[in-house]
Amino acid sequence: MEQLSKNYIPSAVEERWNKHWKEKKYFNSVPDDRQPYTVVIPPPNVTGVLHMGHTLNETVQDILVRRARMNGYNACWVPGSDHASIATEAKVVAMLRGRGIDKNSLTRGEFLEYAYEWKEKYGGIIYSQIEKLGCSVDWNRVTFTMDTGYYRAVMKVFTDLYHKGLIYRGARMINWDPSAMTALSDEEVEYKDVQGKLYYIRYRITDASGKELENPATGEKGIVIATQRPETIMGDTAVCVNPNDQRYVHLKGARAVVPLINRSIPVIFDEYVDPAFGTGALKVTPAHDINDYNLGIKHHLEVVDTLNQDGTLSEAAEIYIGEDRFVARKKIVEELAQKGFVVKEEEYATRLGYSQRTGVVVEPRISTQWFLKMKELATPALQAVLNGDIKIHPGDKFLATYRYWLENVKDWCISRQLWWGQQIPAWYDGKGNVVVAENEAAAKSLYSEQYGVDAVLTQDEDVLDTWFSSWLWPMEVFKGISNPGNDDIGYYYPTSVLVTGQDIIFFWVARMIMAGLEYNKDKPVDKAIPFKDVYFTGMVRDKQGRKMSKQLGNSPDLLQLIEEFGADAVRFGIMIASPAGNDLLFDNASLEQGRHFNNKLWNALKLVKMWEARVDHTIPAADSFAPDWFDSRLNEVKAEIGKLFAEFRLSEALKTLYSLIWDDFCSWYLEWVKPGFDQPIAAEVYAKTVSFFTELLQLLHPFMPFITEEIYHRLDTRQEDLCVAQLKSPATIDRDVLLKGDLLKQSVTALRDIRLKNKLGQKETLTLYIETAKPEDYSPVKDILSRQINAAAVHFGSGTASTSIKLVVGRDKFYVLADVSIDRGEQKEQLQKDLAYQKGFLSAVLKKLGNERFVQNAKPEVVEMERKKMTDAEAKIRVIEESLAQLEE
RNA sequence: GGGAGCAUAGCUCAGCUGGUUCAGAGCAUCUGCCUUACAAGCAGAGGGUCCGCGGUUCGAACCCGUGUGCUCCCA
Repeated sequence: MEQLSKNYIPSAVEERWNKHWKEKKYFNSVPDDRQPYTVVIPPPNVTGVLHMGHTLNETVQDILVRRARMNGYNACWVPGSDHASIATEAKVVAMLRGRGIDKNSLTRGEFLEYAYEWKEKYGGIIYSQIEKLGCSVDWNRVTFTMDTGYYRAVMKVFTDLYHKGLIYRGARMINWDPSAMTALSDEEVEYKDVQGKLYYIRYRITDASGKELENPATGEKGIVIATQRPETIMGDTAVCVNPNDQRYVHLKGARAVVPLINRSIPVIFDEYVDPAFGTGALKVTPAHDINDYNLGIKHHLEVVDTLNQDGTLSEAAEIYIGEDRFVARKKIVEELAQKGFVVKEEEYATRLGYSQRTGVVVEPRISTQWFLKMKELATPALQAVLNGDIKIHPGDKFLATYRYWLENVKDWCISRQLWWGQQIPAWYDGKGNVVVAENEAAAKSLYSEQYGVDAVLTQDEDVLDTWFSSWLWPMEVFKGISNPGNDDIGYYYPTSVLVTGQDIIFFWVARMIMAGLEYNKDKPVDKAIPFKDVYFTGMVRDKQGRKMSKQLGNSPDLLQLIEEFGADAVRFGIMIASPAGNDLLFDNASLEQGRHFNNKLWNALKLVKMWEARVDHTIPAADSFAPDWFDSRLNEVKAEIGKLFAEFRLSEALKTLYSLIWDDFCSWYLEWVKPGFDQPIAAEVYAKTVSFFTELLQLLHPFMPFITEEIYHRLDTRQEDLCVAQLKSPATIDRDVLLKGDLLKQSVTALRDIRLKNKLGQKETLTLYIETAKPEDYSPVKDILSRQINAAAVHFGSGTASTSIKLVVGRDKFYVLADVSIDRGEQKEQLQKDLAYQKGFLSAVLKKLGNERFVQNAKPEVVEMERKKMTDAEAKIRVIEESLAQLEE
């Protein structure tokens, strides 16, 4: 027999099984007559490596997929990655800068070559991490959101939505990222509280002819406005006050003069202005503030855009041209102060929008962009969730959030001023005409059809928002858009469950539902939705509850963890600490727990293998109690786990299984069937033990695939591999055997306690007398009990000798005879403690039963239960009191 | 400013329909063991104002109200 190593060594095992599973093509799925179980991976960005959040997500998915595969489903898990246009382009630009290459010196094509080089490298890293973690994905189906076919699908959808009138192009106030120099969607802006400054600046006031005006009531000259952004004053095109504000009634028809550049602008009146805020006078800068923009439209104001794309001041600003917006702010404040325009400055708590991708302060900017109308798509997407066609887990915690967003959704800005992404399929003729078609040829023919002439057409320079491709993910990984009606999409769609982070509920989840419903309109809702269940995992934080981030350096490296602990331990550690839907505090301690669990399993294998040589077919399995008990216990837990899986309570399922294996199987069952030193083991008992162990490995496999597969093969000769072995459904449970097992455990524990407290060593034997009304509860376990407590003999009846140690187990009295001087004081104390507890308990029960209203109102079974509690407690008290009395003798 | 969630042992969390599977688990702590699978282990034990206050109820960790403290989302 091969010598088994002292401890389990994961590295030796994991690579071997990954290779074997791949060769056997277990995880490659093709449609057949089984029920499908489909999962599409939330495609990680090709910007870097997997972090702990991905690890949790991927582990959850693999657990669901592996279990489905073992439950008779045709499981298909599609891997892939996302091109992440802004994030990746930023990284590629930085990489090029590092090599001394300026993006602007490259053609679009040259740049894309570099970008694809990047994608190959980091996509490869991500895929190898997914594999190392043991994810049972179908590598034949790996998909990238910029694959040729996928690209075509995006073109098709854009064109379709355009012709349906859902996509339009127009100048709007959008969120501008001056670092990436692109538009962003509302969702890509993160707001943060910051301490800003409010500057009070006096503008001169004149009448229409240019003559300086003063306030007839106070004699005050000019008007003071409050602003957080003095660098935008050059873009001011009006000053606005509330028409009801008595301080400013004299300003009808007046004009204000913008300091430093001396531009004359009108004073306008609008109730939008809050007289209580600042000075009640507002500078209106339509190009740089969304509210001012709306005000500008209402009052037909000129728009002066004083900023360039990169956040520097433009020529329209007239001064400080080319200076960065924040540098310009400082200089302008200085100049204003110097020239006496600044009345005062005050600290001001405000909120600023930051780009989620580059971290810079977002600039509201008017810009011509492409938008997708959302209202029409949002309504059915909301209904699908409200009607329960799609269930959000856990427990609808995010339903309110989902609902609020969809009910208040704004049009989606889908164009980005980047190169990395799907280029917008719109072509222009130079005269302002535009045609939208899936490709250039189609555009040309559409143009000539529409305008009756040919023209030189140039394609829109911009690309689409990444989410405009990933919202098609559950369909297009099966070519459902580019080749609708194909066998795969018909079989695998809708997918079974989506596992993702709650942070992308709007970006991705809601939009996938919209796309699914829009492109499966011919089907009933339950076939049109992209998934039936959505399972949101929490965020992975560090031990102290902080978000994992690169700056803090508190995000561990996945490959390093796998190397140190093994993939199974990493999976175990992250799952055991992962309450459904809540954030989890990641700590290496739980990985250590996983590693210990590995060793426990490994050592159980060693023990059972030691017995293999001692199997004896001639001896009968005299005692079937232990196997009977474990059989029932196993089936009890199997049913429990099934229930937990149905509720997506995976962490609890793992805990339950962990305790079944460690406590019930290793600590109790194996000890109960363990043969004596050099003794044989009955063939039947051995066979059952191997079969139990096998089932345990099977149940655990989805959580810890490598070690379970390894032990499965070492335990016995196998025809098949564990990862495809089918789970047996729970069998019937013998409640009586389970109760007897509990009593046995309780008895053993009580006697171990007695040994410890009386300083009675393990090797010294004792004699036990059990005084019970129901000896039949003990007779089947008498031998096991005797062995576990190292008894010379176990008798029924009383052993009232004064030297006996008295204890109470359940409703029975135990007497222990042993060669030690007993500590009566300690015994008495323990018994009295028990007595006090039981008496307190009884009095609570009696109080209830004595309450007429309780007996009348409570359900009969509840009252019955209380009566049983009463008799139980009374019996226990009697036994304890007797024992105490005997101690006094 | 609007909304959602959370508060239970030293720590992380279970606790479903209100009632002995109601005060639990794991980790940590303490005590005793190198017992021939496992010291990365075995055996045993201690540990709680279920955030405060009020209410509903025969009965509240659980339901309602309120206060406090945290977290997240949205504007």
